[in-house]
Amino acid sequence: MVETVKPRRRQARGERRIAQLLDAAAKVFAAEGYVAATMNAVAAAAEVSPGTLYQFFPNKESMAEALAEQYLDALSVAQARGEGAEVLGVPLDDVINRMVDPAIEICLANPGFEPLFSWSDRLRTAVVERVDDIIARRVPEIDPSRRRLIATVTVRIFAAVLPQILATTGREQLEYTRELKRVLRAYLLDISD
Amino acid sequence: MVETVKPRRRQARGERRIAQLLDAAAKVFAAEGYVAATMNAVAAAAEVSPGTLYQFFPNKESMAEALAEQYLDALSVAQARGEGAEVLGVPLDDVINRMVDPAIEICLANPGFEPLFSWSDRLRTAVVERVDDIIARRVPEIDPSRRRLIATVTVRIFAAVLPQILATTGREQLEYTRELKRVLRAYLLDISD
DNA sequence: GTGCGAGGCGAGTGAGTGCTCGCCTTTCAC
DNA sequence: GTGAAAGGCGAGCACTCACTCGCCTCGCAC
Repeated sequence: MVETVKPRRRQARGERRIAQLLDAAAKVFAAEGYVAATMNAVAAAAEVSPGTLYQFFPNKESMAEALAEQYLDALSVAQARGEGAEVLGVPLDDVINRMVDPAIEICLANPGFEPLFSWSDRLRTAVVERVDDIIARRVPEIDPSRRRLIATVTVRIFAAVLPQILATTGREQLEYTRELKRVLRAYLLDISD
Repeated sequence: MVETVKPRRRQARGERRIAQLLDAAAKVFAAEGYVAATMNAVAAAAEVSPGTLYQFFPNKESMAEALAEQYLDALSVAQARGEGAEVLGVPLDDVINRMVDPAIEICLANPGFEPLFSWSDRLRTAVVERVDDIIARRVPEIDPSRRRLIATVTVRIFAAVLPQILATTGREQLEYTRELKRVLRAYLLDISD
């Protein structure tokens, strides 16, 4: 039997609380990491009692998922500014820039992203699917299962260098970013050219 | 004032217990991950009481460090079988094979390695230094700080693909391994040639 | 204005953690 | 043989965390 989720009517105040809680969660996740972050700390950061928090999120995981959803939307928006553009005729460097730069911008603007990205399979898989899609458009003749493999490795590489980029600033941050792009370019050149 | 560590006399039985405990720890870390692994579980896996465990390791972290030390030794031994060999005149592929293959072998033989590798900065740093050293021998003219950057990224890439290699078997495992080598080759070719 | 459900509170619960302590057993140098 | 130190035990301490529950307040449809 299917569990019928009764859609609880929500007041404007409630919607605001949710946003406020997600905001606080992002801050705490960023500061402590997902595992170490405590729900009480999130509630405190939102200046709200634990009970209030649990009125909107049944458990810790559901908070993480809601945040992940939010970030995924942000990614869509950011990459829509150029991803729709042609992927076939342009140099690989441009495609990489159009993928990596907005992603890093989002990660810098939302410090909660990275801890969630390492934790949530769901979030990583969603990103893998995006990359897979772009590869499919650029190199249509490639075998789908091999394409998936490449997309997975590509995202893993991104996730691997990301902490270094976020942990540094200024020149060093730029260096790591350039290095990330160099890796991706070198790796993907083997395939698309 | 320097803390003088008094070297407690250890019986043969004690040495055996230590090995047995590290073995159990590796199993539990592998099954649960470092953070989720509990000391009581390690003690139980070693068929020993928690009190006994704490006779040999003052805390959880010290267990992890002892294990890391052990793995580092294993890495040294495995890579000594060919690392001493020339790094200059040979193709990059050979160098990569001689680095990656023993490392993966060890990871497969010691399932406790990976969780520790993601957790322990100490272990990762030690590996970075090895890679740095090899790059220095192969490309002596490179700037040391840039070399360190490259070594760090290289190790991060390895750490990123490793879970995929360990999580799969057979054909898929081979594919991921090949892909890892392809990434490294493509990335490092830019530098050494 | 009244009633009802959404919003809010925060001390408290219970499960689970790393780790301890008092006490017993084994080992071994002398 | 004997005594001191090493090895061993396991109930349980102190603490943390996700989550709850009873009670109160606020917003709004009627």
